[in-house]
Amino acid sequence: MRALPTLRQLAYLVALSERLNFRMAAEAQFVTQSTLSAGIKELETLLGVQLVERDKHHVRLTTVGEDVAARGRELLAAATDLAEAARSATGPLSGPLRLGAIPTIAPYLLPRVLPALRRAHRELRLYLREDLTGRLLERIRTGRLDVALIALPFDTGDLYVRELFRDEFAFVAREADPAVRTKTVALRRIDTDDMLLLEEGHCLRDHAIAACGPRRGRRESPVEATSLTTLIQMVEGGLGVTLLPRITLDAGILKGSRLVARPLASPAPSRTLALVARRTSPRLRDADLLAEFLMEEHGRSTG
Amino acid sequence: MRALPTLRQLAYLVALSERLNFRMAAEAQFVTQSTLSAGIKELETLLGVQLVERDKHHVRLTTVGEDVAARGRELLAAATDLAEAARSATGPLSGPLRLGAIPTIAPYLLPRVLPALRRAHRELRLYLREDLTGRLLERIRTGRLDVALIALPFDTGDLYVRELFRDEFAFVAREADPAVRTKTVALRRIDTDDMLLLEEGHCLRDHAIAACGPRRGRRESPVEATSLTTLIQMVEGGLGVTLLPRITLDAGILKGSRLVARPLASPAPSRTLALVARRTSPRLRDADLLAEFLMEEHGRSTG
DNA sequence: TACAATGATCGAGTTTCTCGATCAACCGTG
DNA sequence: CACGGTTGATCGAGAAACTCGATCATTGTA
Repeated sequence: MRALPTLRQLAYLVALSERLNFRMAAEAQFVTQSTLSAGIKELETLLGVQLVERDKHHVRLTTVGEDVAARGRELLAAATDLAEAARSATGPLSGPLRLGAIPTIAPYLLPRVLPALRRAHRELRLYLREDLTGRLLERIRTGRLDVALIALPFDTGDLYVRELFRDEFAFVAREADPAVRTKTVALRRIDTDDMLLLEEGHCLRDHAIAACGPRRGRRESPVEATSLTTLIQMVEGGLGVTLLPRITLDAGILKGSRLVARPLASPAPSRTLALVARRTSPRLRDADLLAEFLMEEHGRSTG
Repeated sequence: MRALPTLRQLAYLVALSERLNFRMAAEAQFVTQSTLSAGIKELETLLGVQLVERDKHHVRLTTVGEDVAARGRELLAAATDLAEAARSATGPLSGPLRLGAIPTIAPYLLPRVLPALRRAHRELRLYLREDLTGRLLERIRTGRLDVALIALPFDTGDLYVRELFRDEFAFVAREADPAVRTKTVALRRIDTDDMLLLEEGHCLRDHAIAACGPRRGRRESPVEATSLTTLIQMVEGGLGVTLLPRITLDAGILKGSRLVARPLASPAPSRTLALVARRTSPRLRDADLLAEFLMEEHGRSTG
């Protein structure tokens, strides 16, 4: 492949094409006339074509020169855009940020937070991905995701972890359920065989199991839900009771249902929301900023 | 305006984005790893953004890096195209060539010549303009035309002139005209008041007048033709006789009419076809090549 | 005829680019 | 756990490119 012209050389030619005067063009490019003259000649040598026709009185571009100048203009514009785009993506919480979140957080926390985030950071372009923790972390590690919003405890390996806040579990059952007559519910009084869970893979399932201890009766839960909304349908249908994170309740997950939630007896089991990222990620600072933003928004809604 | 990245720097980044390995990318760019490493760092500093994520084992591009690499790819492609286009326009008789020709030549000489020219020079992109000599020369001088095909004598000032060949005039009249009974026609025996001419501005008109000498009778010709085809209509209509250049007859301009042409007595008056261009034009050589081509084609058709 | 303006050219200084060598960190191997 | 091999970063030196100021020839203007 032959050598390419320099953007600077092209800029010289473009300037010259706009003034048709070496000195003025040079001034516009903040160089001396000799420099611009040499640059143009260099470009002509490189391309093997005469670009400028010197007439002793007039300077004219050849047809090829006009063509090269026009293309050069586009090239310079594109280069400017490139630099612009790169630099505009440099500020904190700006540019494209690929954020992952697990299904038991994303629909309940993000809608409350994102609008304000967007307002505060107009430059931010957020790409969202909802997936199970394991897959999110895998994407973080392989660089296909910048930050992930997950729930601890979870083995995050050597990833950078920024904890946000504790998210306590509450007991959820039908209004008629005798267990909800009291103001708070003691977990050990709940029949774990009655406890409905999300299907395998959801960390919330593991957290709930950890909170309740191992099932005492049959090992396998008869039915498992694929999402929290179906889980609620199942509880409402009388298939059992469940535990739900506080943030989902705050988001009004029970609205429209005839279920009630009761706090669990202290110390209430909980999960801890956290942001994770690669330690080497250039978005580490963004992760921290996002963390503070989420905590602030959460604090505002819960007092 | 801030500084722009170098095409070379972008090439480094693109190469790196394709191999994700500094050494291999450097090899592909025919530089050492240290050079490429420095180039990338330079680019990052310039843009103020981290483009590459170094992980001690893996090299990954950040999202901004991917974006910059993608844009860089396009930029490099455009630059390559630019160089390619310019260089392809460099060969003899190739690239865009703006050719002008006068109305008494263009329709009669060019159709016979251009097909072969195109065949011989595939790279040539010919833009044609048909106009009166004066306007063509003006366009030549102002750089809006590269070469013009005109007829001498004409005042060409300091333009470069390349003469092609003599184009003799012939006497044209109706079959019944007594003047065409002889094999050749002596001009001095023609009544110049009978002579029909093109309207003002056509050089052919001036050449004909020069051949015949000044009108003896009334100064103004009663009717004047706007083109050679209308001129022939007028002759056929019995309004008079005329002189036509040999090349128009060779092109079959009388075909379909009932007019006959007779050579003029030696020394036959003539015009001289010529190519003109600015002396400073980068297409001077093309003008010469075109001239040779036209002469060769003309010689072939006339023996 | 003197003067101002044009672009080309030259030599010198500076900046930039590039290279080779080296370093520290890390891998897989045995 | 030591090993050679590989990774990218870094350094100093040499080469190349860039830029400048001064000057020149040419040309149009006053």
